[in-house]
Amino acid sequence: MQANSNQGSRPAKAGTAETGADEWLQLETWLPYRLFRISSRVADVLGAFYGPKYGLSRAAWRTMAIVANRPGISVKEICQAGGLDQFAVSRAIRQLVELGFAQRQTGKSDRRYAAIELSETGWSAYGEISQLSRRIHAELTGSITDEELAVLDVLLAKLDNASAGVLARGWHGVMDSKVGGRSDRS
Amino acid sequence: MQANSNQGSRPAKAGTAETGADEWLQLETWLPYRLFRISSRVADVLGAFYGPKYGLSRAAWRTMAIVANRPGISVKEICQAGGLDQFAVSRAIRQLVELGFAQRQTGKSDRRYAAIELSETGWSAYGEISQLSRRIHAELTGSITDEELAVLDVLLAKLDNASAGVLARGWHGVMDSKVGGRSDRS
DNA sequence: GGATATGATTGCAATATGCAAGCAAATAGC
DNA sequence: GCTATTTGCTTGCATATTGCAATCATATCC
Repeated sequence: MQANSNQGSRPAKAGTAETGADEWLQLETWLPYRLFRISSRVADVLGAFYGPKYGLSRAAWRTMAIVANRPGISVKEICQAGGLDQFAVSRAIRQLVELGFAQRQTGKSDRRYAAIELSETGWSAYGEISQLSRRIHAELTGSITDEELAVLDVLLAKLDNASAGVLARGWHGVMDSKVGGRSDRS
Repeated sequence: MQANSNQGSRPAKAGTAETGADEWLQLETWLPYRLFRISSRVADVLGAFYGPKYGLSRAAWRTMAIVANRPGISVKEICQAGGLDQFAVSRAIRQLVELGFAQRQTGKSDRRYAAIELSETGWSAYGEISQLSRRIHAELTGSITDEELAVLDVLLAKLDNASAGVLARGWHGVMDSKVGGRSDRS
């Protein structure tokens, strides 16, 4: 199929002893990469739907989904919920408003807050995208039993928790910390 | 904490019957979103390491990891392996070459192919990033038993497979298809 | 040899993103 | 009351990223 001139195989292990790494990362078995692949494919398929059909950017869709789940939410809360930065959210909201999918109203007790909520049209669009989302979810879980799904749920909750910890501590914190309760076998 | 004027709750279910969706997407329980959150946090932490330290973009790091796993690989194969498009990979390689982390050589039997491999420096950098990656992996799996990890491995393989199918069929295919072997409970 | 196909790169326009600066409302200090 | 200061949000602008057409080089087919 191609001209694989494999002459550049990885150097002998002893050569890079200064790093302390005694094995190289294997992408295919690295958990975050596997999670990424799955979610990224789904995001692509979903984006190919809502993009052309509704003119939504990815950030706008994410924002829409968050707002739908918590109507009246403020920009700052959207940031926290969606892992988006303040500017992206602000622009996403503007896009949603321009498209007629959402409206902002200033908060009642504190008028600095912009309370976002979906319009009639917004709910309708969200409903359609939801439908596709749910279909995709069904496709993904189609070959998995209920018991397995329950296990997966627990495991993902643990991973989510651990990932939040890693994020909070940053790479420096991860590097500094003693190796935890188990040895790594990635 | 803020002025949550919750007056805009979701409209009555019967109002949007035309879509056929009888429930809205719940982000927090939607599998792809949960996978995304975990992998995105990890990518952020890792990017905060290799970005400032080595001047690598995200695409360049991805490419580097793929090349490290399969030295002498061609651009097109990198695309398939990493879910990147041809242009991104081409530019990522240029960046790697400019930084001295990789070199391209034309393929032996077919000189159209560009056989990419890491340089000495590239391997060294990859080793350091690998080390952090493995630490993160260890942190994530720290609260999970070996048995659970084995189950997770199987489940992710199934999900990966299913996601590839969804991607191949596209949103239209997913919408068209009969609802599969199980009802959705997202 | 000429036509066609394939792998890879580049230029350019469109988009997205990061960040400084700004505005508006609320709060604190005097 | 009246100025800081803080907080929430938005905007403008400079800088990346990205998508796509066009291009180049090589290989293959007729």
